[in-house]
Amino acid sequence: MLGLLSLRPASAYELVGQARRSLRHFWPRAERQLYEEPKRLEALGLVVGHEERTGKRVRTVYEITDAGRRALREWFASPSAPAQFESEAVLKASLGDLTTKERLLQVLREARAQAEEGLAEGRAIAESILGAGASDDRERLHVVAVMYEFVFSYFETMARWARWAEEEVGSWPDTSRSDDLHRTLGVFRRALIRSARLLPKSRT
Amino acid sequence: MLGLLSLRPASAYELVGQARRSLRHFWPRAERQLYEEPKRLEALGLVVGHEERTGKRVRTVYEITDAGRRALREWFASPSAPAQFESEAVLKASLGDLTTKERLLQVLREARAQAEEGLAEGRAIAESILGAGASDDRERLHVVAVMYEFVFSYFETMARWARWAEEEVGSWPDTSRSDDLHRTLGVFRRALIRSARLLPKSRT
DNA sequence: CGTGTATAGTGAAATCTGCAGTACTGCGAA
DNA sequence: TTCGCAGTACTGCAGATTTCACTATACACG
Repeated sequence: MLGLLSLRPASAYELVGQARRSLRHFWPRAERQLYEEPKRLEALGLVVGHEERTGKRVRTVYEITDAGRRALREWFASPSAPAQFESEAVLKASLGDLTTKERLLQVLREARAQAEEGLAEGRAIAESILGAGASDDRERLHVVAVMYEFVFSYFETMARWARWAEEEVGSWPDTSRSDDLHRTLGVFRRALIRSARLLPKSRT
Repeated sequence: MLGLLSLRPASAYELVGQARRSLRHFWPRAERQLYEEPKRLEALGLVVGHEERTGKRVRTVYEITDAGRRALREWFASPSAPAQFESEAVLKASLGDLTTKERLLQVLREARAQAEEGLAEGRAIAESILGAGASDDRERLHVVAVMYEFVFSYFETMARWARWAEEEVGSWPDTSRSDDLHRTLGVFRRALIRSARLLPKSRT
């Protein structure tokens, strides 16, 4: 990724590490792909690699070129692809009436555990940032915070939903019916109210 | 998808339509793939297809088999893959200091517009459900509501974040610094408080 | 009778992922 | 001093998935 190289030159391995640590939650890519990327970018002239060696091991350190910086500027100006989300747990929940109540609850507990893992990771990061008197890249903290806020809210939403869904499913006699239409309709009624708060004008 | 066929038999084309309308937001797949899937499932004996014709056009209607129902039960019992999220807008935001303030705000406005589109779609669905005296599959409404709640909260989170991020970025003199460290650190401080509310015990 | 929209897909190339495997470095223990 | 082992730094390849273009029929409407 040109962006990472724009911050500082790095080897493919380092880029992979950066991507795994920080980009994973909103830009998931297989490591295999990340190793190919710098090669492709070099072929396009957007980065240059020069070999460094430690003993007899060679590693290529890549650096962004002016053409690369131009490409990066163009990328920022071009429209972004719509966000995508994928979750097997939500899929299972949407077909919840095809399994038993106990199994469905199990799925939701698992989803909640995953979300809580994300929250715990986020908390650890916040603690280390608040704890450190002065970190190495404090100058980027304001942008990091914007990104962090998203990731944290995302996990929070998942955890809250899973928790709520566990209660909701728990209130059903079994997965085939809820026995409380008013409660079910409440979801849609509240959605209407919440959408009114967030949507600027009433469009269709 | 076996789940959809378990609700009722359908042709590949109908399955594609169902998936596009309802599963898109949490199970995105290329249409091409959806057309392959029933063939694969038939080869595995999990569904059976029989040809129907309208004039000289043939379409294959698939139906789930007992083996398919067994596979579905196994799927529900097996652990779910962790959820994945991908957003070019959040990626751009995380590298926000590499562009200008104006362009970054543009990215966020776009992201907000996309989220609001999702909310508007959700509102339309809620209206039609609350409006309809009795819909065709009212018996599944309780599970649909659980799934709906997730998707709606997801778009709400995106919209709120984008809105907040616009304000945050707006408060910076330019993308290189924030001039208000206290405000930036507030993000992490609040995260600590929010995580305490959602995480059960304090684990590392 | 023509035209546009919805139906119902297929073919082929390009891209991406998962997984296993290679080979070197640095470190601690024996 | 040397052995083993964890970590570093990737590559090869098969199979899965996506993208994009393309075909062809049905049906409603004017």
